[in-house]
Amino acid sequence: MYLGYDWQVLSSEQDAFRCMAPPPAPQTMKERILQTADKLFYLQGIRAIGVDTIAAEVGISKRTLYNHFPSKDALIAAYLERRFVAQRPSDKPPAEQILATFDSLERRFAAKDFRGCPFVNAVAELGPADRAVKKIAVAFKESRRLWFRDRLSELGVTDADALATQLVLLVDGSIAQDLVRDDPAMARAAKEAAKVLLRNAGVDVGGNDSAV
Amino acid sequence: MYLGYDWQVLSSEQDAFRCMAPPPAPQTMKERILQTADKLFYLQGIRAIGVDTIAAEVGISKRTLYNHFPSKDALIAAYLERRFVAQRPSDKPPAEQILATFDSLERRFAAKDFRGCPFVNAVAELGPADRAVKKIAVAFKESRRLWFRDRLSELGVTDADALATQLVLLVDGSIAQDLVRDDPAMARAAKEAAKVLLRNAGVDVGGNDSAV
DNA sequence: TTTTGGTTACACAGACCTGTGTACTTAGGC
DNA sequence: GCCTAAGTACACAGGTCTGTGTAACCAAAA
Repeated sequence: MYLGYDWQVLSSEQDAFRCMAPPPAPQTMKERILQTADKLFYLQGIRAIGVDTIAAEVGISKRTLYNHFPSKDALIAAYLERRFVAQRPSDKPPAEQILATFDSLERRFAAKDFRGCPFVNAVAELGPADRAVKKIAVAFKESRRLWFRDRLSELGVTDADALATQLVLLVDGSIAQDLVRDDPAMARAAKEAAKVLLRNAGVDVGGNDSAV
Repeated sequence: MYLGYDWQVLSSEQDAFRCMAPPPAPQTMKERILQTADKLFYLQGIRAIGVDTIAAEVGISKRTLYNHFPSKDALIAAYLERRFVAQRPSDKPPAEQILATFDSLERRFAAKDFRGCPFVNAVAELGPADRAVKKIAVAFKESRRLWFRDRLSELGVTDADALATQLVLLVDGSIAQDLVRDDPAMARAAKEAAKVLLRNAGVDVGGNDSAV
């Protein structure tokens, strides 16, 4: 669901390119700063990381950082905007796409550097006063919900809207649970629940193991 | 699910006692500090609030605060431990208890001072390094899951364990969604999804509106 | 009355934070 | 060679933070 901060991961979610040597320094300074800020903000918390730390990690002076971003707030906003990437279109059948979401989630949970949803974390950390952060977080959550809704509509589900909301609850619930428990099984549990909900809405999700 | 920081709310979830006048100062100094710390930590964030702010809000000197808590970390731990209150036993049938959880959640969402789950927020804010915080957060989440599991066992559900996990996903998912969207409808959506999951497990939850 | 325990007021150390100012260097384009 | 743009090094202002040290105060117990 969330693309990684690493450029390699960002360039392609497939593992095929993962080991390709990156061109020495093809990135702009702004992008280099954002990559480092992303890593530190996400893994350690926005409030926990100072601009000095980011500049030092990039290997630049603090002055240079402030030449590219007018303030830390601007850097935070850019960090979140960069995290907000659209989901790639897929040829697979919609039901498969929906369920694949949870598999992808499980893979992310298994990675040692998964630390929950950056948008939820930012809202939790920065408080309700920070309207800019809240706005982008809402937009992100809604975009994910609409993605589910569109897949469900393709499947001819009657109340795609309501079911889409229920599915994002499972997604965010498993993220929150994994954040505190470090247990990728939460993604599998979410997937099983999603299957029940889908089946209940008349969607064929294969292998009807659990009968009523 | 989470009892409020307010002593009145803490003393009883029912509204009956809400307007009872509190005894002028029956509380110990420690409790007064914890009440204020709870309010500020929860509403504005642990990192956002300094000990000076807490002391000033209580109306005591910072020295007094440090005479009761050796460090801010100790205060944070006490804050979370105080939030970790057991669920009251109930006479109502288990299925009703389970669904009532989501109604209670919806009421909390509607309150303007709801700011998500304090345990999840603390983990998100303080990072994975803070083992003490993580430990109590895990314990809390598991206690809630076990509560669901026990109710499901009473209902004779076969795989109570797995279903309990799915239900806490809905709870935490709705909390996370409400945190960013401020939309109590998330609790209703979670309740509807819970009904489907329960029904699928053979539990009678009344009004079988949505057919397979 | 004296003692004792909790409290207050206040200063302060030492660290960290964001953001700015300034003078120097370095590399590329003209 | 010269000019410009970008980056560097570094100091610093002004603020916040946690935590401590100290002397005075006050009320209740002995």
